[in-house]
Order: sequence, then structure tokens, then C-alpha cells
Amino acid sequence: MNRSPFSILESELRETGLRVTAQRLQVLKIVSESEEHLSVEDIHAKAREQDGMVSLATIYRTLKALKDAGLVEPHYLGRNHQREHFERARHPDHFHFKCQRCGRVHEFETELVERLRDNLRLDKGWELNDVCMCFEGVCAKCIGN
Amino acid sequence: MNRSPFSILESELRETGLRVTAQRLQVLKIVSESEEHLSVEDIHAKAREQDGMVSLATIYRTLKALKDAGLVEPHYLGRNHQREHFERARHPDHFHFKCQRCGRVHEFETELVERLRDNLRLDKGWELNDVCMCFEGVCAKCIGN
DNA sequence: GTAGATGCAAAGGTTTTGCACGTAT
DNA sequence: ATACGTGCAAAACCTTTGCATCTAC
Repeated sequence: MNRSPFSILESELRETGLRVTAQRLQVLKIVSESEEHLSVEDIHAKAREQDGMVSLATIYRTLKALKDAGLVEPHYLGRNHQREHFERARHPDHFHFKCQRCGRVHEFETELVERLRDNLRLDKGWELNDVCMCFEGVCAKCIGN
Repeated sequence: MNRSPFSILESELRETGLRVTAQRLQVLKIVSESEEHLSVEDIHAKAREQDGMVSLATIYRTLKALKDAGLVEPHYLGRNHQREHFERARHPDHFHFKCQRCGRVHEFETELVERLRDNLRLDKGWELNDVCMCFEGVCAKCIGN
């Protein structure tokens, strides 16, 4: 596989200590370049469209490795928690709001979690480590129409 | 099946317009009496322990009916979103904090969601309808130990 | 009597795994 | 050279569904 367009991704991959393979580069490239949040099946389909084929099993294993390495993040969108959707890991944290009419996933930031973390520490003595939050409703454009 | 200990549950069930069957009473009883948040498999196991057996398919169908009727609520606990856990529907809304050490699920209330709803309406013009939030961390007892 | 509920088994959809082969280091 | 990654097919896992039988109303 021609490596030149993958040079930055290759560096990122190499820095994590993971072995650099054509499949991992391709999966990382697909997730990095997508504007959308991709399901495993989406990624598989995109890989098929392109020249390099990646088996479904490898996509699962690769996404797990990339997630553990901190390069990609899984999210649940809306109420459908049957399948995760992946995107490049980003900071700061952001959250997803899925419109129940147009289906589009909007992103937003909020200090809600930081406040909740403080509240739980003060009120309950609990230390909050992991959060999963997904939101559904109707977006401004769909309310207007 | 002896109906007498089920009389209150039977009324609740009848009020929803659902037909009252031994299976539905038993599933509702198991969920109502449990201190824990039960998976489908947990409910199936408890039904097996008791005299009345309920098929797994019926438990799925019954939980769906009870959920649509507003009698039970599914929740995801912690990061494991493979299986839902059920409890009696309650108001006001509460959220779940799963301790990563002892595994216990603690509940808490917060107005942060109402504030988020207001913020999203004001800042973005979005109407928030559905929320799924689950939290993991370490509870006070486990921090102390 | 009839619409609706149940049990069984089969199928559906997603994810994981065993194993032989291939490849990055 | 060897530890690690991949592909394939099978299995695992959870949930849904078709159909014949049963039952609440």
C-alpha cells in the first residue's frame, strides 16, 4: 500500500507503540477523515469501497487497539445503544445531540460534567471517573420547519 | 396462580389496559421487589427459582409492554451497554453511579439535566427530549478503604 | 368467541475467538 | 527470528420472530 498520504497517521500510530500495518492505517484514515460518526459496519463498508479490504474481525480488533491507544473514541448516539459509533479522540470532551426528526448528530460542549464531578465529590464523597451521556431531541432547524 | 399477594400489582397492570396474566404479574413482582437493577437474564433466573416459569421470549415481550405502559424503566449501568437493567419506574428522575471497585450501583438526583435543557434551548434552540446518562467511579466507602 | 399472550425453536444481528498463515520489527 | 496482526469461519451472545396453542376478556 502506498504509504505517503498516511505519513502523519503513521507517526501517530507508531507513537502509541502499536505496529504499523496497512489495515490499521486504513481504519485510522477512514475514521480521521469522516465528518460523521461511523459504526463498525460503516467503516467496513468504506474499506471495501477503497482498494484495501479489511476483514470485519480486524476492524473490531483494530478499533479496540486504537481506542486503548487513545486515538479513537466510541460513542453511543441517541437511544440506540446497540452499536457504538467511532470518531477521532478530541479534547476537550464534547457531547452528542441527535435530532429525532432529521437524524443529524450535533455536538456541543458543557461544563455540566465538571460541575457534577464536583457535586458528587462534595455531597457524596464519590470520585467520578467515567461518563456516558447521550441526548436526543429536536434541533433548531427542524423546530423552525 | 394464587392472585392474592399480587392484588396491588394487578391493579396497576389492569389500569394500563394490559391483560393481566400470571407471567406479567410475576415479572412485575420480581422487578418491583428487587433491591437491584435486574437484567433480562436476572429476571428469568428469579422466575425459574420461583414456582412459575416464564419463557425468555415472554420476559422480553413483557418488559417491552411494561416499559411502554410506564411501569418499568430500563437503564444502562456503567460502561457496559450490552444489556439493559430494569427497575420500577419512579419519579423524579434519578441517575446511576456504578462503583468500579465494589460494583454497587448508587443512585442520585441532580438538577443539572434541567439546567442543560434550559441551556440547550437558549444557546442552540434545541429541544431536549431524551437523556441517557451513566456514571462510573469509586464510591465513598471504597475510597475510605 | 376472539383478540391477544405464551412457549418453543429458529433466525437475526452484532461481537468475539481459535487457528493457520502472514508480516512488522 | 519471533512476537504480533490478519483472515476466515465458527461460536458466542443477546434479542426478535413465526407459528401453533392457550387464555383473559
